[in-house]
Amino acid sequence: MHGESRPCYFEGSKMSDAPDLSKPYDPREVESRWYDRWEKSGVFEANDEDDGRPVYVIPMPPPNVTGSLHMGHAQRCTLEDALIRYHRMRGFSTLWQPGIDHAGIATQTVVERQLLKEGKTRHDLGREAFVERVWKWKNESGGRIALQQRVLGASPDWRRSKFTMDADLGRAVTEAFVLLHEQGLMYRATRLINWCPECRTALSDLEVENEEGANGELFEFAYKVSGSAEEIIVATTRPETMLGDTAVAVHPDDPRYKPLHGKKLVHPFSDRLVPIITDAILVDMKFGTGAVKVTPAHDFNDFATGKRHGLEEINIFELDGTMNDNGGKFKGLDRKEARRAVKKALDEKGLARGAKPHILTLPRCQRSGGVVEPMISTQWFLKMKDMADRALEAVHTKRVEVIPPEWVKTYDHFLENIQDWCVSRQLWWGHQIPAWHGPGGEIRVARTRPAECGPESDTTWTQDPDVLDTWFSSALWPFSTLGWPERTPSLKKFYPTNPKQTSDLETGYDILFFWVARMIMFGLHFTNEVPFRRVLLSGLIVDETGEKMSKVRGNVIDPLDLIHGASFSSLEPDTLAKFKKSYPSAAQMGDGFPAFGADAVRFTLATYPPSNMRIALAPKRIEGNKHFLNKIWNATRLSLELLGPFELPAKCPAAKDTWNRWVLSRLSNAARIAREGIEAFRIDEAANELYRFFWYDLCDWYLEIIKPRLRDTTQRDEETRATLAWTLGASLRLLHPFVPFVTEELWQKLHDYPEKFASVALERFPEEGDAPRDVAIEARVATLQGVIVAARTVRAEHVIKWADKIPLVVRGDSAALALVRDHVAEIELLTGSAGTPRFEHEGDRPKGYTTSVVPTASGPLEILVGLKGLVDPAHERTRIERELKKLDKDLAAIDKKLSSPSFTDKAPKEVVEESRAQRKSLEEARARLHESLSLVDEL
RNA sequence: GGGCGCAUAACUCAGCGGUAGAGUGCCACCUUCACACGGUGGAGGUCACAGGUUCAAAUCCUGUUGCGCCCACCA
Repeated sequence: MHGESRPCYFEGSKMSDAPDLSKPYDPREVESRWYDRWEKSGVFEANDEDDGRPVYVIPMPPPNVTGSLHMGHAQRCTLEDALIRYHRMRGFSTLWQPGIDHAGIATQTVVERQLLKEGKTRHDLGREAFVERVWKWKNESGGRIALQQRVLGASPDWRRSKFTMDADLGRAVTEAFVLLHEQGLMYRATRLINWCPECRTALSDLEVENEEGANGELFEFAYKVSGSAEEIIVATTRPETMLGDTAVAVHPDDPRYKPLHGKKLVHPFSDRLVPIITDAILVDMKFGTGAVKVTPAHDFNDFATGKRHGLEEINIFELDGTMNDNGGKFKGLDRKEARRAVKKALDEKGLARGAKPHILTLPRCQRSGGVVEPMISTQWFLKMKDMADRALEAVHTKRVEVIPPEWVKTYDHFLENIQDWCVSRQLWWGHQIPAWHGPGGEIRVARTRPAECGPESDTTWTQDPDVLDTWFSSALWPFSTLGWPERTPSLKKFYPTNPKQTSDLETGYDILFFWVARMIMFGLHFTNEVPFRRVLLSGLIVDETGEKMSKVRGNVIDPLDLIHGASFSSLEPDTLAKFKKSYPSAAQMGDGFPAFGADAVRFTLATYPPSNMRIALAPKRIEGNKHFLNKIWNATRLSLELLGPFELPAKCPAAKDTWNRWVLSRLSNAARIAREGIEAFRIDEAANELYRFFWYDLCDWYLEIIKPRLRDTTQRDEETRATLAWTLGASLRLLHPFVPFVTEELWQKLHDYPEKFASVALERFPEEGDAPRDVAIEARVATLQGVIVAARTVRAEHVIKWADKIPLVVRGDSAALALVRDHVAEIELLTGSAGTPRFEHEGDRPKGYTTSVVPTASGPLEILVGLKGLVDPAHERTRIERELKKLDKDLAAIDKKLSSPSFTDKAPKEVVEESRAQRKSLEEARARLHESLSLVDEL
């Protein structure tokens, strides 16, 4: 066994603990070995040499399962590095929902949830204590994140960035805000905004999620017309808001209400009179009673109506969602209690007119899940129109390429309908707004506390207590992390202001609006340049049945469990039941699943095409890919054994032998497909081709063929040894981006690094031209393979044991025979023929032989296998009849096609010719089968 | 209501104008000295439905049905 560890150095120390290749592949052992070495050796370090090559900027992947991540640093590297890092990271960013942690919003949410469990809110703690607690949690959680990073092999950059509010980022945020204000784009206004009473903050439109299909009721009640017995009945899903009603609207053309136009209604709980207004925009005559109550302060449509008619806006809620003074006797009740109480009170006054069930959509806060309340509030807004137009143009002119392009329409739709962005948040964790409020209500926006505000101790001037939406700072990320607003060398070098430079962004489509679009807008606005040139939007991971992962549903699968293995026995019975329902293939795996390893998980994710919006994670598929890694492991083990002591060739060896030329040609083809796939962001195509090449070309054919050659002790086949070494090395280099750990482990066995540690990650990624492509050889080998498969099929069909050798005859004209004649040895080896196969042009049919036909470019080859004494004649008859039936079907189809004059006249000549040739070979095959049918009797 | 996407073998998914593909699962045989996480074969699909374009359609167009997502929303 090739057990001794080859000399390999790392930072001056020998790798004496290198594993023995004679052991079976164990992902846990392999993967625990490499991470630290990569880090210490500088594989992750940015390539800062300015050698004119394009620079790729790759964002840090989200590191953990809590939803929080840190994005303080970008990866900067050359193309070669980028290819590798891209893949190393892809497993991440598709597994975890990306979120931005510039201001630590996710962390803040975690802490708020902790407080909730203690029966408190952040307001009970106070601003200072709360912020301190968030710090504490962040620092504590660091350790856990670190572990997960190590296992997955992502960049360690995050460790260098402290979990602190970065001063430079703070400066960039302030600068951006002030600039926008100076340019008149950032303004303060009082508007109806989305308010989350639970978080007690304003939200942007994007942070509101709609819950569909909520059960509610449509409640009807009457307003009495002032000074008359008449009434108008209105319907509402939110009766409590009637306390803020300042009008009832009807359609101007509605005949039912024409007599009432201009009259006033009596508000049952207040002494104000409510006018009847006519409004064709708000009112749909056909819906309900055709009359609508108008609450301008708590509904977006009503707000707009109020503006049109100059109605009073009466706010009835406190910031925590309870009734304020305007609620009159209902003051202090929360929204639900108030609803009940108002309904009851209306009923007591004889105004209730019944209720019916109604399905409605509830707007909910993305963070807390609380029902969002439209509230009138003074906030900071950012004008979006012009920025959006530029961002649209950038994508349309391909300055930014969106991949897959299907997303462009979604992007367009968002930007074309964009509303001004409410950027202020009444939270305590984040970048505070650089505005100062004076005693007389004056407001100063400035980079630092303005002189006219007086000293810090002057409490009449205070800084705006609000912080910015976390996505505001995130939008600055591409350049704020490079030192902007300073014109730093990093910014100059890495930010793609130079058209020669290229940057890619890879992320999930769920933050296309939140983050990607805003980075493009801010990039163009502040730097006049796009922040990256290509955006790859990958799908989201969902469970095996296609459902979104959710804790409630119990279908969340922790990628670390997939990597390390997990046991079902540790789960509660109903948790397990839910899990098995969501992952049918895992349910069949017995008492859990084994450790698949990070490589297998990563490779599996790489095989899903980016156009897949949803990636249904099937553990079985991961298992299959782990088998592939095992295959790589064992193939390398075999190769090392066959090679003995050897030197890895520095370049592709020149080969004469058919099989050597063939495998190099296939390698060249695989390298081409892999490169093309990666460059076009079709990682799946690259990964699948490498899987196919390694297993089917290299293992199933090439290794089988060369085994006896290299084991032959009478002669040393240097050409084949060099070809094997080269091909294996190139395969590992090709595979490394997809399966970094196992390839690194094996590469170190192939290659001695005499002085300092180096990694396969630093080796060149193979190209098509590294090895010669030889299409003619590939065709010849295809013929050989056809012959071998035909003989093997006969074997398998007749259940002939391997130990029983089969007499073999190959017939054909001289051209076709010439192809295979030189490869008797391989045919004998792989078919288990009895002695050397016989080759002949024509001749008497040997008794008891069965026939199959292999079509080749130079005419058909007939493969005759002697079955006498080896098989049951009845069995043989069934087989032939089955094949005939299939042939007849194919023949009928092609005859139908060829007999149609429209086909022969109109189809391209080559296509017609091809069909004719097909027909011919089918006919021949049929004739031979008929022949062997008669041979059955001879058995 | 507007937009986008998906419906292909038992399952998870490729293919996207020229005779249906992969992995897993299934069946048969093989413990042949890299690997049973293996080998050799095999079975299995009128490519959701209905029209249309074309010599030719899983592939292009129209419509229908079912599912998913996004945006906007009905008082």
